[in-house]
Amino acid sequence: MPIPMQDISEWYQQVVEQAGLAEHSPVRGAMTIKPYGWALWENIQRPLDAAFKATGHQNAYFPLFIPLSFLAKEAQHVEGFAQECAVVTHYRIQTDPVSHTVRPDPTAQLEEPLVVRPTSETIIWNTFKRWIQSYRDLPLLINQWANVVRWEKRPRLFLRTTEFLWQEGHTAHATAEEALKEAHQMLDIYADFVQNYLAIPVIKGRKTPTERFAGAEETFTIETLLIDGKALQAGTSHFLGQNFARAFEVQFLNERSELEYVWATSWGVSTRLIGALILSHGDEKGLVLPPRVAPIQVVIVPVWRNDTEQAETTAAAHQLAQALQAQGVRVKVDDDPHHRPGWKFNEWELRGVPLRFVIGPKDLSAGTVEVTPRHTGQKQSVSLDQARTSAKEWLETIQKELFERAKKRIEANTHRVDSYAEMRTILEEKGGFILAHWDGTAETELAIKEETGATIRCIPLDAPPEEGKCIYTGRPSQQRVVFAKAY
RNA sequence: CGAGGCGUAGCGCAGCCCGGUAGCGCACCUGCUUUGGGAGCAGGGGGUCAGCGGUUCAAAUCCGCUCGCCUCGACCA
Repeated sequence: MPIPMQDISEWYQQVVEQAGLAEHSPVRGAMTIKPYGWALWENIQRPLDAAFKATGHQNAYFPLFIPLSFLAKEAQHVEGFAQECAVVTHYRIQTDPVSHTVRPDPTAQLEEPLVVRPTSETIIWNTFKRWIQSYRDLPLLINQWANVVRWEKRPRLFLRTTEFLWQEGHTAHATAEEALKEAHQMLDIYADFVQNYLAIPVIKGRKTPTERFAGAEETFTIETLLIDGKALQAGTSHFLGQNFARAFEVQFLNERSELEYVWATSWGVSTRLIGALILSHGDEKGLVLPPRVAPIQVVIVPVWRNDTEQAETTAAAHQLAQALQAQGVRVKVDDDPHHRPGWKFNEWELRGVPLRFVIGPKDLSAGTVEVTPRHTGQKQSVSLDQARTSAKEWLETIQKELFERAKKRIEANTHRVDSYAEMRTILEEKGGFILAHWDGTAETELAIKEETGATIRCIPLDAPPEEGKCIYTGRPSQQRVVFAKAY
């Protein structure tokens, strides 16, 4: 497997496939998520779902198919998604009598074509219209876990697939202030989750008008930097204003019996997070998973030379596993007799298991266990007792160290730049985040994009104001923004 | 959608130029020996050579078309 920096694309694909996360399906851009990848997704879903519910949101499910006319109701929205919609036009197939191939039955054409949802704002707001009458129905806080389809030009496993899994939250509020607060709250939930569970540092920010979600008044984002120096949007939260309420005529009576349009938000994270995970922590040996989301947190490998030793070390491994399991640790004993220890070490390293315990004949007689964290590879011999009592603590340490390591990497690749020439050099040579002044115009943004390939990833929320001159035009600027080449 | 590369066993590839019995490595199955960093030996199974059409006595190989995949761009969670 190549070293990540040399050929990231090749390395990435190999990790995804060989670690057993996912594989290509016969349909371009559509992937099969394998059990190990799915387990990872479940571990991402669980804490997020809990966080949504803890803040008063309820799960529901809306249909996959959206009448074509719905998309057209919000002008910017349809414009934004028109280029990448899958459309269902027929409801029956038939065998051609001449060629014997199966084809859509031309006599079974739908009256109105159905769009396979690229996102669900339209179908949901069509529904919210009936759910909302009074200020007492507000706020309406709904989330759904679903698949969506966007016919992307250039798919990439997890990072950009034609069909992908996500959650999309859709909320309705009585006031703009409340909706805006909701959008911020959800961005914070995403940032906390990504940093605390995936151990991926992010920058919270606003998108520029050019990069905004189609139909939003304000788009918030969490941006991270991957090991190849490219940026990735890891999650978004939109303040939709009254755009969808007006498009779908969703009004409520306020306390003074006046009719008002509701204020909306939508927010989502997707299976792209798995791509972010791989490209944040991976190394030349493969995947490196943070303990909190790793499907297997500890793998125990017994080693033996004969039948007696096999029985003894395997028994000891299972005994230790049970003790760990009782503490809530996700543990696996690899006692497969068909593979030798070296094979297993490589295999579990490739799959990113955070902690490996080895119990061999020498350990058995000494009462020890060999402990190796995946991210450092440093072997250490500890007492069996310590392995039992300290495993959870070690996992927490690994979780923190992975975050710190990623943070250092991103800091080392974040550059405060005041000259356009320097910015171009950095972008060409190594990539990374560029913190630079911008005059706030779309023209400048576009010119820089065309000349360098870099876009404004976000206008950071927590950056202090700073007087400066636009890196491109020299016009005055109040704050640095984050430029980078992105996925 | 533009430019380049590639489709041969589950995976990775050779064979194609110069048409004539479809091969190698890994994986898989059986047996024996092994087991602290991807084991060894012996035996074995597995293929509409991406698809369609053409040239030919004969096509993985030559010609045409179609489809798919990968990389780089423009578009995007």
